[in-house]
Amino acid sequence: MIDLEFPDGSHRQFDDGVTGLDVAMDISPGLAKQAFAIALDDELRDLKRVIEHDGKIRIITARDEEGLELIRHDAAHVLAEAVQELFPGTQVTIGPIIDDGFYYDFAREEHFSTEDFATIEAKMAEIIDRNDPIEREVWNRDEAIAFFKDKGETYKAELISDLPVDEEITLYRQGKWVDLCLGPHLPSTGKVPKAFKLMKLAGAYWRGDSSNAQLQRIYGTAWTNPKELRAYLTRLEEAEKRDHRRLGNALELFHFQEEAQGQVFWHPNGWALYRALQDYVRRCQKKAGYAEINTPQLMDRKFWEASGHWDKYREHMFISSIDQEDKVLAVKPMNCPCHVQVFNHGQKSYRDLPMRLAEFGSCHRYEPSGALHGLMRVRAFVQDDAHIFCREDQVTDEVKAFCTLLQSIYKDLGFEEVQVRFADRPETRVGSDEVWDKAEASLKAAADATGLEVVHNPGDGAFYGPKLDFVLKDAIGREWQTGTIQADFNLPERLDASYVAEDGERHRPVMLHRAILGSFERFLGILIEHHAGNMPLWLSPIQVVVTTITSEMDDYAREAAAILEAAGLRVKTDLRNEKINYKVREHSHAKVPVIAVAGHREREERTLALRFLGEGGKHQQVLKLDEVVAKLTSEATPPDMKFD
RNA sequence: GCCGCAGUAGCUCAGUGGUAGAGCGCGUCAUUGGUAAUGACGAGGUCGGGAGUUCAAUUCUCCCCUGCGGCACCA
Repeated sequence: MIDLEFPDGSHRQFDDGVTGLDVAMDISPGLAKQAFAIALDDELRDLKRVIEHDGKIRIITARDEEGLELIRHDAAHVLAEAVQELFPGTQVTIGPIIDDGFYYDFAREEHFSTEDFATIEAKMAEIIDRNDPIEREVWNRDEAIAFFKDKGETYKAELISDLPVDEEITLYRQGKWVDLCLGPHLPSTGKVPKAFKLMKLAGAYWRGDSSNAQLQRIYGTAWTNPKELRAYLTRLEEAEKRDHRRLGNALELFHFQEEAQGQVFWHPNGWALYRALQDYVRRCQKKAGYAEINTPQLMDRKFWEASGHWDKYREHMFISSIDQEDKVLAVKPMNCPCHVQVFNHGQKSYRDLPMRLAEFGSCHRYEPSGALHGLMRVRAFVQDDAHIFCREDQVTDEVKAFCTLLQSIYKDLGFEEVQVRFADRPETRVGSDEVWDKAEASLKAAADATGLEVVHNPGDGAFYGPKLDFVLKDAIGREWQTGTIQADFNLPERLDASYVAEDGERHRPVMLHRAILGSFERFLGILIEHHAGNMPLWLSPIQVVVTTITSEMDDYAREAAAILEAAGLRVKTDLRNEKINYKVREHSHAKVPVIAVAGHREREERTLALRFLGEGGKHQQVLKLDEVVAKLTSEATPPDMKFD
């Protein structure tokens, strides 16, 4: 007898040889029809597989998260079968599920084209209509290898050879098509809902290694019903609407052009936004005890050799020279070695520590062309970089203070959900275990003290020290790694940084590398997408547009705008001979937070009619000029300058 | 860097082996109109660059550049 416990806690007994399907049938034929698979003690199993032992059972249907995963996994198999039927000679490799869908990697001489998608989708629908039962088979290892080799499926044969010796080799058969797979699967191909779509075609390296052959990857999405598929496609469109590249163009923030690949031309609006963010960070860092510095762009090659960067990153560095001199200079790809120079200049005492040196450091890196992506990945960027030189026993306090600063900045910028990733010692590293113990403990303690979710990243630290990475979640749930703090025991040694301690001897300081935004360019990209271009008033490039009903109020509008501008607001006037509807529409599209309208009445009463973005005309407020100044300057005050 | 796709007016895009179109924007004129598009007229393009096929190329072929989607990379 087999004793099974159901999710509601009830138990039922079944005869030996019972399958998941029998159990579902025993509950109700309707459930048996809907059932995809079972979870036995949380292990997913095929419906038709015999249940050999007691345990907790759940019947998986399309309603379960696992059910959706089964659909996607089967959709991948159906895709592979369709492709092999349509394009004989194509080899299958792997086809896992991913967020929102699945992909399958194929090896084929000729290239697929997105034009093939319609044909493949039609064939997939045909396979679903065939409703072939999907059968699990356990194979002998060598026979399985021989089987796939015989079929010319060398990738599959390689996969089997690499499986652990004691691993059970399972094949899944649907109609005439067979694939190596761990399973489980739906009972038949007809269970795959016709709510799938092939999305894109891409190259992908075999086993993710660029020295291996490149395969052709077909991405697809699959859902439990067409309504969910449509909802997903709509979600993609919404995400596209907040794409910072589209908004950057529409809101006249910045542009790119081919003569300066991966470098940003910031326009007046974009630069106002950039400056508002930078001024804010500058004030926050000053308050947190950082001293701002600035260091050279070009440094002699020998310098980078000493720092170790020449060896490791030479290919990603821009090199410069001048006809009159023999020297080779490199454009700095990072600021840390320069900061050590500032620290090294003149003798430092333990009394000078901790020394926090901050720089909005302009860096250049030769990123691979395929990696460039709008503001998110550029070749010239500015980091909100700083290095803290301190004693070992100061690390804990410094890391804690940094975490506090970072949290308050993220909060001010509208990011509430933040995660910390703690990366500890990798296998190859510098520094003694004793020092690593201390550094790791400091970072871990500081991470825990933040109250944020902490994820452990074992072995992912830099060779020179452990680190904390900060990941924030944006308005549509995407995660972005932005901030970081890293302990470094290596660079102070390489560049011979030292201070005189109380004992009168020279000691090495610990160096903490840290950034909160990472790069202004990338962070602004994230910020623009997070707010969908509707920047909070204090960051908005143009905060107020003063506009008129008719040209009779032009003088009054100019005067009002001058008063607002004098109060520190970013103001524009719009005195064009256009209807108010037209002007309101245009500035609303430009996402200007406040439109101040002046008509006859306003001019007579020395008021402005304020219209706020997103609120329509409903909540307009007519206020006296001094009230407008008071209200808007108060609302536009950067969060760090509010003292209430 | 690798694979696929794309590049036509300032922007978004349509189109064709016989040297090009729309909407918005821009300019001129009229209109002075209370909260998401006033009307009329007009200007504007070596169809990404180079080579080839052809009587003829924006269209077909090849190479290059740039962009887009992935992969690899990201101190």
